[in-house]
Amino acid sequence: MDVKTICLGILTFGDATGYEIKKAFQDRLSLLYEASYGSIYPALNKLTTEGLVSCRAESQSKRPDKKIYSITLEGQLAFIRQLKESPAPDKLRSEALTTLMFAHLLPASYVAQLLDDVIGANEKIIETLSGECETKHSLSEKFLCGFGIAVKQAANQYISENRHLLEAESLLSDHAAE
Amino acid sequence: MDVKTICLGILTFGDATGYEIKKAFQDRLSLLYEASYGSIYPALNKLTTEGLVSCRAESQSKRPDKKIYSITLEGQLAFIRQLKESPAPDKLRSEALTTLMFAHLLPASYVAQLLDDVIGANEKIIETLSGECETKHSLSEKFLCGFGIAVKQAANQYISENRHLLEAESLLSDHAAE
DNA sequence: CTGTGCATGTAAATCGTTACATGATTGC
DNA sequence: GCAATCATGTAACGATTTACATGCACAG
Repeated sequence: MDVKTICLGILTFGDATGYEIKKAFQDRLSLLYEASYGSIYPALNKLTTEGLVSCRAESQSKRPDKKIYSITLEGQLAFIRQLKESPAPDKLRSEALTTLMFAHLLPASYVAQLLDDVIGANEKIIETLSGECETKHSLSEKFLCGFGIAVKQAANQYISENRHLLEAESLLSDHAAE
Repeated sequence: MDVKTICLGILTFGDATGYEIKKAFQDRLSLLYEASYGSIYPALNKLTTEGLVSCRAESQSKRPDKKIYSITLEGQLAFIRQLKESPAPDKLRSEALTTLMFAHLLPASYVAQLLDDVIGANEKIIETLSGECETKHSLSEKFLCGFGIAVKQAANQYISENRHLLEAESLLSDHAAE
């Protein structure tokens, strides 16, 4: 699933400009996906060429023309077709945890600090999501929001209970290179 | 953190061939990172050029020469320097959950099936990791393995308890396009 | 008067996967 | 006899980010 496909999906919620689609990525999908203008605008142009979205321009005084995109019937069909392809397996990318897989090279104090940072960052996300969760109107957004909270809480609990493994790994080796 | 950096890291565990590094990605990091030969071999070549690893060839009868890579002192310093850069935030990429954010376009039976599939896939991962966890020798590997289990278990529990939200979203809308 | 929000886009650079190319050995 | 393991690499392609380019309006 690439940016193009997801833009199409976002347009099933209603017409939007490229700018608004970017916000939708942040509001609805930031837990799973982020996209920059540099990928969204070209994606919308391609979709238009392919006839999967249509575009009407609205002129504004003293602003660039607003281009409002709508998904076409053909676009809806194409999107649903893509939704039904079996999804690729989930992937977690964590530079912090990757770093910690090399705890044997790092001083114990640094490992401890990193772990605290990870826990702190997760807590911040949990807080933010907890606030947002109630403001969400759709059930799927509530689901995703709750999912994020549940997973981050589990992560923090696990880290708190097992961080000694990494801290021990660091202490066991002498990292002369530090 | 790119493949090049992680190859360097893997070599801190001991000398290895490109082939063995690929296995190390699978054995040690598959939860966080995967890499193909198409990225590993060019990475090793670049690292050699940069003097961060050295390479000795071992000729084998009836096989291509084995190229055994070692990290140099300079490489160790460079790697630790990179470990100390503050890590990018974690990212979760889940096509299945992304698909489910569009439950309003899918028939309820399909949503239910997808949820079952996700739970099943997670269970399989939990099982695999549970087996592997004991065979791991290093503490950091045990940590990561346990982390995977904890997070996937939390995910499955959350999904089981809240799947009705997505199933309802699907039922609430009529998806004529199905 | 400064930063944030609105609004669009392009070009280069980065990073990686997939497919191709080759081929012997070992275990079932 | 067939699949998996060992072993290396390149080239084309794909996807996305980053940096650049522009500029007004409004709030604090």
